[in-house]
Amino acid sequence: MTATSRRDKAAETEAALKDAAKRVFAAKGYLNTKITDITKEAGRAAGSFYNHFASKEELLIALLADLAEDSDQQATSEGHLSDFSDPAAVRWHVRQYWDFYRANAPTMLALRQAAMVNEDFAATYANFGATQASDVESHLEHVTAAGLRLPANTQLTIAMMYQLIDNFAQMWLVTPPPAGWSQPSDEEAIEALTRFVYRGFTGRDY
Amino acid sequence: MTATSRRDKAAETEAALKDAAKRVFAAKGYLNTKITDITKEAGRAAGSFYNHFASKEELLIALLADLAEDSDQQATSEGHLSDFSDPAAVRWHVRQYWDFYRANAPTMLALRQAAMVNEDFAATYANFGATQASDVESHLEHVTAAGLRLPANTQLTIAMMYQLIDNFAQMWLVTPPPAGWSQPSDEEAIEALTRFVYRGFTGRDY
DNA sequence: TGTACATCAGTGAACGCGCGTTCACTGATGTAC
DNA sequence: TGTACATCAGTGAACGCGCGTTCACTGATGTAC
Repeated sequence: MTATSRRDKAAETEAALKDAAKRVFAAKGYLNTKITDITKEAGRAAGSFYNHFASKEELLIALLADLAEDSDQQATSEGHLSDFSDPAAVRWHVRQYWDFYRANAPTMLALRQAAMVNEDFAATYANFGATQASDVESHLEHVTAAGLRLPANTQLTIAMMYQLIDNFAQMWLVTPPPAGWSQPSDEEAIEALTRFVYRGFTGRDY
Repeated sequence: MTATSRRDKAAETEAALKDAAKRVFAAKGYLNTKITDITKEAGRAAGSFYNHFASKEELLIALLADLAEDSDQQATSEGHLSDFSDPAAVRWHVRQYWDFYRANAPTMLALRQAAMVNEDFAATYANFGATQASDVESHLEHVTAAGLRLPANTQLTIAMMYQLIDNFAQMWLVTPPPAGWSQPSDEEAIEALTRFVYRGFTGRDY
């Protein structure tokens, strides 16, 4: 449990700071979080922070690097379906994204907030979206190949899908749910998104 | 042009500050804007700001009040269609919202950013969404009455629609468009949203 | 294995920058007579 | 209509708070011999 070597101790503190940061970001948001909120939550002195990160921005970059590893693992995961004329393929992608968001909600919240204020993070966030989009692009060809008509050109179609899924996930998974609204279960949310998106893509009922 | 009475002069300055604020918000965002950015843009001294607003938050509240007047005018506008089994009714609402966003982009941007950091504005923003939603709720009954099946329960269906339209509008109307993406015309955007949403609601092609 | 010195993670009080906010002052408009 | 005083919008330098960041110090781990 307790590390002994210097390296281990430093690594432990760094991990404690990252974990504390995620908790504080989830509780009060990235922009409202002070460095000392993080160190206090982690049970360390204020100065300790700077042994590990040059600033709050650098901490977020480190969190994003961790997240990228997760997302690489997911990308190579089994069962990738690519024919979007099949509802199961849409569902698979929706579930993938939903699970990803659930697993990384605090970091995604932080990225979104940082993107509002900082050009570099705005670019990172846009790039993140573009990466998701490029995977999906080829899957849409199956829709037109099946004689179905997309709601708009590929670019706009993908943009609509992305805005819908990303913000719907954000609404339920990272923000406190609006007063009087009842949080859907994961399955309900995934099913609702799958129906809406599949219908939007194909114009077919399902 | 030049006002003479004290009242007129004060009103002129207040208007100049509001206009300048909108321009600066659009250029660098609400959160990144300093009081002196606004006064400089308006060509007034820093201290002048406090003759009119107690803080940047109060300025935003004033802008939101202006916006509410606009939106009341729109609400009573002609041609309100309410049968969502008809694509024209969906299109009418999409266009309404699109035009509203276009007309008030800087204030909406400011509200969104303020909502990330401030509980009161978060509530205002949520409330704004809920107001939009309640109008639409009754229109969905026509869909089920026509023997069609919504993609999810009414609440989730509305939430999905709202996230899609609101964020898609935000993407194109208030944020600089992502590199390499070409801005759709208003008609393209409205048509794309209408198709996606109508299909999502009804499961029918269109 | 022991001793003496070097290194380094961690500490927290103090520093200082940025920016919101104040306030004494100016000059023009309004009011009283 | 004119004069004397009051009021008020606007000014911008100065103030001070909050918070990011530094740095002299501590005590524990690592290294040399």
